[in-house]
Amino acid sequence: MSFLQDLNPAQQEAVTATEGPVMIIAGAGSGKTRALTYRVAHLISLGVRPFEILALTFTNKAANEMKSRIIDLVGKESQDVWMGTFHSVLARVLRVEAEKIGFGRNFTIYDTDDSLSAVKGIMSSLGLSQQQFSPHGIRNRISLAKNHLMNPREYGSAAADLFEEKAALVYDQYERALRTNNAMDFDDLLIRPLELFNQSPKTLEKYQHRFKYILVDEYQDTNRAQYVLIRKLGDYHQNLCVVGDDAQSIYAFRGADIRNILDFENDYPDCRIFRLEQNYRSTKTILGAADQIIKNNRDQIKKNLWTDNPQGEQITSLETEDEKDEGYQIALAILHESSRLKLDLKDFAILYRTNAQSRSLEDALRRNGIPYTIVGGIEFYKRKEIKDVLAYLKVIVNPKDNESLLRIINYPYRGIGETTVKKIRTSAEQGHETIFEALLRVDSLAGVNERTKKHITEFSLLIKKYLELKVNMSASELARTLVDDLGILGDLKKDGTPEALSRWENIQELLSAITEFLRESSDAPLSSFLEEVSLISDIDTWERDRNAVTLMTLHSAKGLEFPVVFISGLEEGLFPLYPSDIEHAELEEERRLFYVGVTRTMQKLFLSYVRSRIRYGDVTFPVRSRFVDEIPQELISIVRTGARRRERTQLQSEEERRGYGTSVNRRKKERLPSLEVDFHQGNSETHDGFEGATESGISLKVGCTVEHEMFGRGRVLGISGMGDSAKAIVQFETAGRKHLMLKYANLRVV
DNA sequence: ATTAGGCGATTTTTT
DNA sequence: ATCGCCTAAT
Repeated sequence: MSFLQDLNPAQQEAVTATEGPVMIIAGAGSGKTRALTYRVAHLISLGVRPFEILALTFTNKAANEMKSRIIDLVGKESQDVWMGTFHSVLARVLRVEAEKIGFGRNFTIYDTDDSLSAVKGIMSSLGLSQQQFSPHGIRNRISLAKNHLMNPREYGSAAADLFEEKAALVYDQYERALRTNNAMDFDDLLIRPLELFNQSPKTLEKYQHRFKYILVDEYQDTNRAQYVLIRKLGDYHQNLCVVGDDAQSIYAFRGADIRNILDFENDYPDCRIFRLEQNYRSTKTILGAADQIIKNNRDQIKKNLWTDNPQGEQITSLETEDEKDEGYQIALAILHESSRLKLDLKDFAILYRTNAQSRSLEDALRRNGIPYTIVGGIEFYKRKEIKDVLAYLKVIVNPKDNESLLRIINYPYRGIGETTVKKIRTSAEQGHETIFEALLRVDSLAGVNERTKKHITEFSLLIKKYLELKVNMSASELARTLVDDLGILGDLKKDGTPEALSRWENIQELLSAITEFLRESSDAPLSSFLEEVSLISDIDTWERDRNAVTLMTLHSAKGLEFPVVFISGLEEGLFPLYPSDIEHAELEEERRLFYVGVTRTMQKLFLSYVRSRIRYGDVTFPVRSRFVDEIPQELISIVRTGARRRERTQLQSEEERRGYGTSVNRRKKERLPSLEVDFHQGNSETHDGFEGATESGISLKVGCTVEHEMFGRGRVLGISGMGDSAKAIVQFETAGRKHLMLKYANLRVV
């Protein structure tokens, strides 16, 4: 086939070895995704029917991208390939088969929050003190137990201390609760299919026969449950192809088992192993550094990554004063490098270990007028108002879903208080029925006064009404009617505070999202929208093409590449991140994470660390990360900034005004020479041609479009004042006309 | 029923 | 340092 010519010999071999178990060890940047994509395309061109192929990826985004590339190669019919994350593909299977294991096909998917509140509910009905036993910790134990395929009984008998004993107790109840709620958590999406296959060998056989070819991406990050699933599903045809790189295993913390890749040869003695060792992504410098870094890890598969690419530039290490200086230096470097290397802003990525680090970086970018997108952080679908509306929809799809029902029973306020809820819960528990069923029998509730009973009846009538409506109404129509009915939008608008306004917008956005979803996948039921929402991840919503610097965690960056990469916060304790003492295995995982970060780089890598950083509200003076020193000296040069001439940025003075900062901070700041002039000169250079540059570091002129955190987008109608007292009049698209103090408004030029 | 105050988590990374 | 949740007090 002609398209195979796009591949190098090693890739071709890996792609054409279609039969039998195959493991592809693919180094960073060696065209792993390409190999997978072409393998699927190749299979189809050989006459394999698309729906006989199962391809499991790590993110939905990866799946979608791969799919569209396959369609380009072999045509449209290939959209029938079963491709997606483990979770989404298995959810799809469960939607069909759930009844065989005692669930309804309309089961709800619980996210971590939902499952946490279920745990809390159970703890309080068991009378377990939430102070003595953290619900969070209990939930984690349960999740871990599930990932190791231990049921409550097994977990209970292996319990090593009081905490685990209690956790086992909760675990048992939790499983029952999920079953009565007709709900599954993330772990269940992997485990329930196993239960299904054990209970119904025929069903297993069906899928075993259907999936003639199975491909698994990022195999190094699969956990025990995923491993068992793959083994089972592939058992009949044995055409299993796993692709991975042990050096990039970074999810052990959530149960990923690196042994899955290390032991593949033992599991499949007749397997063939291919190695992709030519790197197409990075310069020799980058690759050399990465190689030296990973050599410090003991456990790994030997491989020899090489490249034909040029030597490239040295790595630059930035030692900066503190996190603000760090952000500033990175911003400067971006401006400098983008003009020097003729790059777009979308060619830059700033990576960090923890989400908390993004704030100072964002501030610096904003101050310098550099557009950015951030992956992760506060997710849209996790916001309260969104979760509230979604909870209504979930109940309408699955009235057994107690968690969602409890969430909305008194929202908006309808006079059903905590005490009443408690009574309802007890009544439901005693009658072995769901809460919704208990609500319908409101008359038999003891100790509830008539007025409250009336409120309850009104509520259950409301739900009943929508249960009927959903039969004939389109999902988007239903959602709109519901929101209207509840009067949420009106309430928020009346409230008038910026927070309420932003919530109002969010709900509107949710409604549009539902409409949009239904238009794309015609006549899909509401439940499939809810499923999509539950399984969406941060990286899935990232717009690659937007011309802006990308900020994200190192974990999110896996699988991506950028011409210029900054890895920030390279300090002992932060990266590698460790609590007090770090175990060897954990340190190795941190190092692999660093390796992943370094190998995202195509041309030029910057590493940064600070001399002082505020963490947990305290000033700390960290030590440079050992990882920096693992890079050979000839590949790296160190630049120190801010030692004498620390810039006083606007943010600091803002913080002072608001009275933030420890006394240590304040004293320190007072001693600092004010070098605002320097800073602002440097700053204004980047804004040539703009009018009304203000001290807050934002440059506005009349007529430009800006974005406000609360009010959304708007047009600048006028600017007045200087420095701290600078004001702008902005006409917002949704929020009307506002007079804003630039110093506080945090306007972003769009 | 509402509010103030306190306490713990957050600051690991995600489906 | 800040947030959000929980509890206790009014």
